[in-house]
Amino acid sequence: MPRPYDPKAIEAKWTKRWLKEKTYEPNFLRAKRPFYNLMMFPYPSAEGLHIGSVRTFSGVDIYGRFKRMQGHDVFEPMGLDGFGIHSENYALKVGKHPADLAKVTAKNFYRQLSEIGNGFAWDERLETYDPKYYRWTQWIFVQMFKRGLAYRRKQAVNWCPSCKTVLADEQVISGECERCGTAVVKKDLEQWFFRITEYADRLLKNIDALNWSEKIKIAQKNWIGKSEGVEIKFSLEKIPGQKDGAHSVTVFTTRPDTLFGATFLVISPELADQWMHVGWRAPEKVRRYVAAALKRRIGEPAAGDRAKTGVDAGFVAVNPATGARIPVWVSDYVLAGYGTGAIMAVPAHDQRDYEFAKQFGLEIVSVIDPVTGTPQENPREKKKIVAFVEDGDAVLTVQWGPELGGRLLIGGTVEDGEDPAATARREIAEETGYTDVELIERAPETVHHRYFAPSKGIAFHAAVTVLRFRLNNKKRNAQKLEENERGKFVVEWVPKSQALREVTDPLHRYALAKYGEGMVYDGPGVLARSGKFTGMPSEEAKWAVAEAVGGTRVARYRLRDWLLSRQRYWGPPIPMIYCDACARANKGERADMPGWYAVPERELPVKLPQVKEFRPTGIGVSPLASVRSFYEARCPACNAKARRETDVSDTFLDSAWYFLRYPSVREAKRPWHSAITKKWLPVASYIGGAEHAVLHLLYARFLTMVFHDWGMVDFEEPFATFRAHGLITKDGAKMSKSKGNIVNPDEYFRQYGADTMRTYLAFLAPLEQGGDFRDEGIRGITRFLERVWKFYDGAQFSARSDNAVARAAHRAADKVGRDIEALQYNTAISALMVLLNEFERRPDAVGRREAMRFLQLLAPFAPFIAEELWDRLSGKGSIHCSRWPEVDPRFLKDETVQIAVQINGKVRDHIALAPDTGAVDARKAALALPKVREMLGANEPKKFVYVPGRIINIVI
RNA sequence: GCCGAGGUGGCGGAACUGGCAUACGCGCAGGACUUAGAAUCCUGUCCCGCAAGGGUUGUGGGUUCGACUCCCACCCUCGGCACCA
Repeated sequence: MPRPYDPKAIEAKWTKRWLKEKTYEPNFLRAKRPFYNLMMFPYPSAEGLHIGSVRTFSGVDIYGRFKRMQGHDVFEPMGLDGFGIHSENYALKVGKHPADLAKVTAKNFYRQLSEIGNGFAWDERLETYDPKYYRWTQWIFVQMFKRGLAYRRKQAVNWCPSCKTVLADEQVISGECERCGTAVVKKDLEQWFFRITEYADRLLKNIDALNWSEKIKIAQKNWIGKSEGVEIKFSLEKIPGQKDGAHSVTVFTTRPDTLFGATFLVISPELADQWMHVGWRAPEKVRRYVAAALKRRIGEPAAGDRAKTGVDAGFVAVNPATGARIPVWVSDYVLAGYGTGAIMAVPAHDQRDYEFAKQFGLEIVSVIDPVTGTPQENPREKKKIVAFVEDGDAVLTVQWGPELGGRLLIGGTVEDGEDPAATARREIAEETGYTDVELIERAPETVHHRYFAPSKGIAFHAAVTVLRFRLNNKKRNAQKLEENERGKFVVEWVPKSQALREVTDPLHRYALAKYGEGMVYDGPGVLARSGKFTGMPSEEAKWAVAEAVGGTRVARYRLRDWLLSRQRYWGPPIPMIYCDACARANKGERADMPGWYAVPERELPVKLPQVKEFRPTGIGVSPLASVRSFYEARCPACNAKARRETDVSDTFLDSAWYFLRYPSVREAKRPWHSAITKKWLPVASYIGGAEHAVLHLLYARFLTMVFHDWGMVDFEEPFATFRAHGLITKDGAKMSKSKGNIVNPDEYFRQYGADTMRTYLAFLAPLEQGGDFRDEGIRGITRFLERVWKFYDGAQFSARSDNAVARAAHRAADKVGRDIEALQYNTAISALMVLLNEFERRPDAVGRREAMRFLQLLAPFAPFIAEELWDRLSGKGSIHCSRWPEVDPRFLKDETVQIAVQINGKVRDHIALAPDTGAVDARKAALALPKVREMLGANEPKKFVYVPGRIINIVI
């Protein structure tokens, strides 16, 4: 008796059953093949789960279910990243207390999460705002303090005027607050930092070995931003009231080879400010400039486009290479937080220095000549003549190799967009009369040359592609070449876009007028005007020059320390106490931080008090600063009246270690269980958003590395593999509140059921790609699952399948398995559809084994319907714990294959051949085809290409 | 500007290592069933052409018996970084 497919009923039934039987709870200590299948836990907001998150979560679950069926003990936990600005801002908006709101949103989230059909290990759920959790977040902070990795310092920091708190560098996106999009400003505040820079080099080095999405690895590398260079000391003179040479300044440069061209020196306003504090009596205009620069907002005027400003400091520095006295300037184009906060300026070879020099009329000396080799070393150079074509977009020169007598043949133009090789070939053919001009070599790298254009009287530097040709065939046209001149051509192609980089002095004006102001040559070359280093290649000169002036090699990083304090309410209070008495006596837990003590571990957690007034104050302190019962404390050392730290820590600290806690949530005495951690971590598979490339993913790596160094875990990297999922659009447009096109998962899951929605979301596109959500598209999946239901409902399967059906089933199992492993669920589902089509075409040929096999393949995507039908076919136990079907390779091969027969590359016919047919037989069969005979006539084919099992191509 | 990803039918997307471009699905058109519609089923559906045939993977070129795939140049879209010396 046919029953209609009723997803609601079977979902309810199996959800209950799975929970009761703890189908998805691993045994942490006894598991044989642990597989930690992790997704980024959400920060709950009142809007509920985003459809994009649902897609990711169910996508991760598909993978987890597959792994479970492969015999792994899969652990798939879920929790809430509920502390933090995001949740708090929402609470502010609706005028509710974040703690109250958290209860409501948690309930809503867990309800939604339980309806998407995931095999979550619910017993291990966690919430970051739970004191049982943040006790350990605080404990981590205490350890960081005790071991010198947490420190407090006053400096210019990012401040979000809307969120009224400071932010880490990583949380400023293009000058705006990561949370609310408000333009971030600079503020001078004393704050807590984590010394992540100490790990910069290791964080960088480990990246290569990580099995992560490539773009995330690159983003992290760029963010850490290692530059290798040299620190050079410049001694200072003519500082009013100071002896010459009494002071010096150290600059960082990656181009010590340009030292001879350093015509002035620039220090950052912050450094100038520091100097003024230690006694530099700066001129009034310098003071004014520094004060203004320090106040300036970042992010407001587009940093790179802004005209350079600056002021002469009024004293000079000695260039250690030339001995020249060069002026020292103060300018905000030099950043305080990078290098030493001071630079040597080489206006001839650095774009920014050039702009600054132009602005203030400073000297420009060119010391790098972008010429490879000197004319003497390279006899070709003399014989080269360049045709300079004014209207063309490029210059083509063709020259004889010197061994051929060095006669100029041709010159011509190459338009941008044209291939140099093809153009050169054509030109050569025209000029020489040779018809077969073969490209035999293309230089792998672009070479720099200096050219001289006689017609214009200018010299210019060019990036050149070198091509070599050989003339093979006999000439057909008028003979322009002597027979003995046959040989190789060297063709150098110069695209205009790369052509001009810099012009040497006598022709400076002309070239700048022609090619535009402000182009600077910053590439490698040969040193000029550099004393005894003149003529040395710049790469080599880097270290030679550095050594000659006593420079030290150093590596510098773009990465800054992690600013951890937040002047907000909804987070774990930073567990520190400040004692005024101890500070005055210069005592403290750490010598470098008088007055500061960590809260004793037995007193953790420092509970976040439930207060009425939790709004951010906006004056640089947390709302907790006005809660006396909270901040009043006793000094752990001297028991005097002391004050608690009232800032809370960054949300990203909460999430930087949660994966360590999940398997150990029941631990009360330590943050994680060591044996369980050893067994289950690092995380086997982690999938989440690419937006966390330099946020969560970097912080988690950092902390894990720290824990490793402390002997708390035995691995350095927390996530063995990480894949970034794509973003989902609705009807081709980005989903946003303002557009009102946000998909509410609840409605869809209610209407279609979890199986349909999961399968649909998986079918959109590969998980790592985006995907476009369209309501009409769901119908396809609805139809598919209904057809599945109908096919199985009441069906009697025979004992054995027909051979072709068995083959199709094996093939599908093979493809689905490989596709799931590659997170290409869309093609896996398409394979299932193909198999179902096959089944429906010949239902009587489908045996019970194959019928069950299909359900197993479907199970990761549509776990409920698969389980229900499996149960009715009296499969043993849960389908989700059954073994993934083995693929018999014998079934993957076909006895005969239809292969295409091409004539001159066009498909003209097909022929059925066994894949192991030999070339002779294949040829015979192909040439016997009427179509081939007709086209071939009496001729023999010029060429016969046969790729067994794939294609035949006959060239006639 | 720099770094990264991508560009294939009306739409989402397939195509193993260079081997029949457009699998699978949506949509659309026609038909069957039905009093009727939804549903369901069948057929067709890259473009031009009645057909034979020709053309087609952002554009232009190259390599190859053969190119969505490799090479060169360019255009466009999306994402990240952005005075990091």
